[in-house]
Amino acid sequence: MNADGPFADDRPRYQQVAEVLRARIAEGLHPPGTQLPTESDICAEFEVSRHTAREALRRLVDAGLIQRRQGSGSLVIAREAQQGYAHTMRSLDELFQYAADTTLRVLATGRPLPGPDVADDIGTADEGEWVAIEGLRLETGTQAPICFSLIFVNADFADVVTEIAQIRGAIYRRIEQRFGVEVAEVEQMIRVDKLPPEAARALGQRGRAMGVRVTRRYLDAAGRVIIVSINWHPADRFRYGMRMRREGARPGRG
Amino acid sequence: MNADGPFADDRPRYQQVAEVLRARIAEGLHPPGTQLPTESDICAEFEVSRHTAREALRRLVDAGLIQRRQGSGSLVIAREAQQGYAHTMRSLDELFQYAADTTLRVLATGRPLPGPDVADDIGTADEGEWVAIEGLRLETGTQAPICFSLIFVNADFADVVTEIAQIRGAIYRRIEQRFGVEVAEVEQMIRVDKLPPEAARALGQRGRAMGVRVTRRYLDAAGRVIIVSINWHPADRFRYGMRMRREGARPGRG
DNA sequence: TTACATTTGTTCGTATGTATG
DNA sequence: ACATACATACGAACAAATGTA
Repeated sequence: MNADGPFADDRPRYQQVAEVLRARIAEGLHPPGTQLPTESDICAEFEVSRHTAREALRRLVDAGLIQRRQGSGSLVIAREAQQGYAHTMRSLDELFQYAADTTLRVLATGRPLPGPDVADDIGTADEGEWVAIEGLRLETGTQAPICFSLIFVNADFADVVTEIAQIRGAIYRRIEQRFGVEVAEVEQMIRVDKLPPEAARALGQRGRAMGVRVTRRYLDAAGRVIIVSINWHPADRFRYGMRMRREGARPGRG
Repeated sequence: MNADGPFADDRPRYQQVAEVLRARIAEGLHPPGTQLPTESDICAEFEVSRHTAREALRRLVDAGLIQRRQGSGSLVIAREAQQGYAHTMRSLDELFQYAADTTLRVLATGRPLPGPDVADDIGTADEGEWVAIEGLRLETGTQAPICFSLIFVNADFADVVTEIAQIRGAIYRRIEQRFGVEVAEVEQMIRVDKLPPEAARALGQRGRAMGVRVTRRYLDAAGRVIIVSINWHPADRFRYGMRMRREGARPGRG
């Protein structure tokens, strides 16, 4: 390790050890699925204390290269650090890229059989029952229309639907607060579609105008679908931007 | 800490210490911007060794609640763990959600003054010069057209453009390999736009057809724009899906 | 600028607990 | 039941960075 030779490495020992182990994994000496040498082995080979060896191994865990389990050992799980990219947001509200303060003007509510047009969006049939909300999302101040929304709320949370004409902000947020559930995952699909007649009318578009259809499915940690929303935006006003950043971090547990 | 009382806590000591500190930060006892007690303080208060205190503090670092600096102390940077959402991808290729294996058929290359139509996409003028590629992206096997692409390559990497009629896969990847740069950030903007005539022709669409215009700017770690690509997709075939997952992780350094 | 006390970083040693196979 | 291997926890010492007198 060149502790004090002419090519002395002044980096911490644990870092040097981690570097060697990382290189070995990258070279294929310890392929994913195999075990890394034990702490004692590392102590012996590099002539460091167990503390130092553990510090080195911790770096490999942080890099997503190994997993450690008491009694079992260190399992190699990747050859190289997963240099993934991520689009992060502090709040789900950043998914909706329109004005922060919006209101949903409820046009109709009911308990419809979802038409075939939106069946795919809701997903498989046996999710239980749904309560539908049809509405128009407006900028709260200027009342400028943003999108036409068709929202299907899981019947478990149907109470949020009753007797409201206005919903300030996002519906998922209200459900989170009222029922104490947490949205753990959102699937979003963007595509271009002909505006439904009622959407075109509400948005002040021609009857045959195209629009952007954004479908979002909100799931809790157990995978239960909380709400599905389908939002039609006028094509000429639609913009969707995102920024992906490189991250040294390991990918999600998925 | 109830080490052995009737309400003994069998969790590790460092976890108990971390929990207390976390609660104090959450309560506002140590607001962001202030210093957490020193290691010695924590050792004294909880009657634990320095090792245990450091292990506890490490948890707070991992949770994104504090930052530590040698010689300075532990700075509180957040009241609560940032429970953000993230859309992660292992490779940038997942940004393009079309068939994995595609080829860009180059239709024309040159060194144009970018028209006013795309000036905004390229960004501010003094980025240096650009080399343009006009092409059609096809599924490699079936030769099915995917999108019409207008690509502006930073002149520093213009070599990739010379004398090619076909580019397999994404261009950014070729630049990464050839020049040893790394894409650190990508900005993407999706909007609906009328197809340019040449795009409509190449994609087999009507002359006045609408399409989806996806602009991507690739930046390296220094913020230099490597390439800008503008891709027009036929509206009826365009789909863009993404999945956001809740993460306990701290937010990016941005 | 220098000198010094403070605080975290690194590294050793040692011992015991606990999950795994 | 037992050996193995990682987890937790104590103690001690010196190094390096920081802030201040």
